[in-house]
Amino acid sequence: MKAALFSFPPVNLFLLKGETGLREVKYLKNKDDYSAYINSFGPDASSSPESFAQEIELFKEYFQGKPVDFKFLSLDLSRGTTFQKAVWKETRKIPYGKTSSYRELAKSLGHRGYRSIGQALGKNPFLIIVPCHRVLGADGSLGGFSAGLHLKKYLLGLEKTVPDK
DNA sequence: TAAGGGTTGACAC
DNA sequence: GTGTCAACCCTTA
Repeated sequence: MKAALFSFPPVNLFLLKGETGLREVKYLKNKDDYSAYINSFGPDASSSPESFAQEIELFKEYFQGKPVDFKFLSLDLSRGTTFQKAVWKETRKIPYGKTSSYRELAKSLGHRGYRSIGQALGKNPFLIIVPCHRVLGADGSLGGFSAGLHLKKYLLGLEKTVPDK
């Protein structure tokens, strides 16, 4: 497995890639956490920024406020449950600059377990690529965000879709 | 098996 | 408008 750290202040992103595609995109509060985080994946994971040229290029544009489409990146969803994969897949369909709600997601999945949608999004290992920050509450409120609400706001700000509430 | 979670909608005030 | 509460259903311990 290959790992890399992408830093675009104030955001540090940890990227992890396996044989079949990206395995994780995670927000790191401190750059110093990077090596500790790689180590947590065992000896198989090594730092290899050069293998992420494509991803880093996309993130760079994204953080410059450009509408970037991450859809063609291949993701390794094997760590999620069937339900989580379905939620993540559905979330990926939300286009740049648009938002959806837990209810909308539930509807397209044929569910009424709104809370399990939120739970699945909370487990989302693909920050930004699976745009869980674009999922808001029914009344347009922010809802929650595993990496911190301030980051959710920041990302929505980049896309100019910050809700009023 | 029970508890809890990134919610929602209905109902009362 | 705001507060409370039950119902939703999946994951985790």
